[in-house]
Amino acid sequence: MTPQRQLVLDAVRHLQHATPEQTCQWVQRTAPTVNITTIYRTLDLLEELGLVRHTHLGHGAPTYSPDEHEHIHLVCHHCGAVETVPHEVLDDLAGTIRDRSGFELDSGHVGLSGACADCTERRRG
Amino acid sequence: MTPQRQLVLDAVRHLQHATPEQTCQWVQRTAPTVNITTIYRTLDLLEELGLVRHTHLGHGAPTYSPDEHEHIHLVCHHCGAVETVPHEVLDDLAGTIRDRSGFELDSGHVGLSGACADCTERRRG
DNA sequence: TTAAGTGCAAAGAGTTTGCAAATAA
DNA sequence: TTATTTGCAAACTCTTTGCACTTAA
Repeated sequence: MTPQRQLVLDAVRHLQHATPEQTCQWVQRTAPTVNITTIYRTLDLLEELGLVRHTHLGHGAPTYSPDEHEHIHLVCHHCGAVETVPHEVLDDLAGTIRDRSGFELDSGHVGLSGACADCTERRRG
Repeated sequence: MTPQRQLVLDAVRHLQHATPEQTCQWVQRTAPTVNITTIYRTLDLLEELGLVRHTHLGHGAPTYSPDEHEHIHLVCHHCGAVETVPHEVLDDLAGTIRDRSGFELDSGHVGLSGACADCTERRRG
């Protein structure tokens, strides 16, 4: 575990849902010469080690979180707001899908897309 | 509706799940000078008109389908295989989420991630 | 004293933008 | 004509790769 790697892990734990770019900025406050390439490589490594996980929240860069931090993300495709719900709400669905085809859902890996309450309201007028 | 736009719509209807790049290649068989920029602009337009929709199936480019063609995509993050299940399997979940927070799920917009039966099997040994 | 890790530059995929030329209303 | 649409080049975001240099076992 090099200093750079420790800093990346600290950043992910501190920031929650940080993109590689955001992680880099945080790390560079302490160690300004750390390169974005190292961030990418280290995030991959930490993921293989099971210390962090990544989630695709929408069209942009993925976000990295500590491994413990697992829940479902609801991403509004009008305003971009992100809400979270406990991952247990997907247990029934995961069971249904497993029974149908043997597919094992990784429920936290992608954010679910839709319209948040505010935007739904606004569109109704 | 210009010839280019008609060709893009034909391509989406013919290909199903085509990326902008694939759509472009198909269109260029008939009209070789059509530019990828026009494909992107036309796909956006056709989506606003409600004739096509797009789905994020994974890390790469989104795929476009005719509007009628709606189902849930299950994307294996080991081998990349894509299965489909009827979108009704998400009705209960959509209801739960709506009741909890007023969020309206757009169930087909993102592919769900996980491990397909074959890869799950293989990993068990 | 060799293997592993790092920084830098460059390249790659996917996408958007500015602008002038072409086309349609 | 006047507005719209197109093609092209360039830029932009996000990510990966090659390679020389540095650090750690």
